[in-house]
Amino acid sequence: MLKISKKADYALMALQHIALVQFGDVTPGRVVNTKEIAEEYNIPLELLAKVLQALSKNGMIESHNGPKGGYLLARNASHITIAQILESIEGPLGLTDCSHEKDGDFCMQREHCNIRTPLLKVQDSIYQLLNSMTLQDMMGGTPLITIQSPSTQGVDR
Amino acid sequence: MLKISKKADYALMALQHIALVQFGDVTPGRVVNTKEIAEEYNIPLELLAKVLQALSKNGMIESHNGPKGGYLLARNASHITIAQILESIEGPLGLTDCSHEKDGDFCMQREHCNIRTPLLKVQDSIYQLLNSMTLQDMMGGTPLITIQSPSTQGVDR
DNA sequence: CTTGAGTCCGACTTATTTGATCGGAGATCA
DNA sequence: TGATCTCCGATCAAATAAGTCGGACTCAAG
Repeated sequence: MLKISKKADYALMALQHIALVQFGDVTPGRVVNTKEIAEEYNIPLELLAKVLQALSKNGMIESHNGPKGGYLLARNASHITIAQILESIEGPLGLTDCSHEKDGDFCMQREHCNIRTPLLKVQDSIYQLLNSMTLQDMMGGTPLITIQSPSTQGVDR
Repeated sequence: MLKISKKADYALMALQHIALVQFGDVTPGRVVNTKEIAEEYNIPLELLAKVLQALSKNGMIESHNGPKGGYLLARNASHITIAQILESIEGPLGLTDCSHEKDGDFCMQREHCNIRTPLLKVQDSIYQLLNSMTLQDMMGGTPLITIQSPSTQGVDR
């Protein structure tokens, strides 16, 4: 239960990858294109493209068009929270359908519903949790490309 | 995002209702049948039946067959957690598909996946949150028996 | 200034999950 | 014994998610 979608999964992977390339190792501020990420993680190219578009539209990354184009983090990794990323892809957090209902529309159960209020509390707690964790926190201790000698820069494998 | 299913919703409502009838007001230890709950909250009868069956199978409630039959909480409301209820309906908590993977099966992204570990931490935090909240907590504001001394064990009202 | 590599974007198809329904078997009390 | 109720498996329909396709726009190199 409470599973996040594959798209959200891909978003997290892609952002983490971009962050690593941008801040993690020697290659300085290099842009990352869709194809590179798709191949690295075995993600369907077209689907990943859509995910990255959504992230761009929501201000998580910046896109640069044309040849040698690609994506860049819109701001520092420590200022991008998990909550922001997930909401960019899956829409606002909401345990139940009635989470964001205005006073106008009711669910069929609303009149006798006693679980709405406590569930909203739970939801709020989860949100705070997701919003306190940043992209930076997800880069800790991962031995990815790790040390790459400066002489081999630009040569990715 | 992170929405729980309608069935889980119904489960929470139904359990809360049963708990109220059993502990909350004057009618003492009365059993509650499916129809009563379905009508009270406008839930499709057959669907609610399935939900209650699942709850029964998972030890949340006890079923009593035949005429004048119905459901009863299997134990005190303070010993039934939200996590237990949700897992009875929706299966084990898992943000990603790979949450419960054994070492044998890999997802396509596993080899380069750097987000698994941090996500598992988040997942664990959410679980603790859901597991620390009980059915009793969801009855807040409703005057119920509250304190039950250990000496009255076995006598559930 | 043309061309090709690359992003961008929306519509579309397919697969999976969820919501809801139906029919009958077994249990219990009057 | 009969009426009522839970129990349980199978099935259908609707909603959502995953993945695909085709074309328009943008930029840098030749």
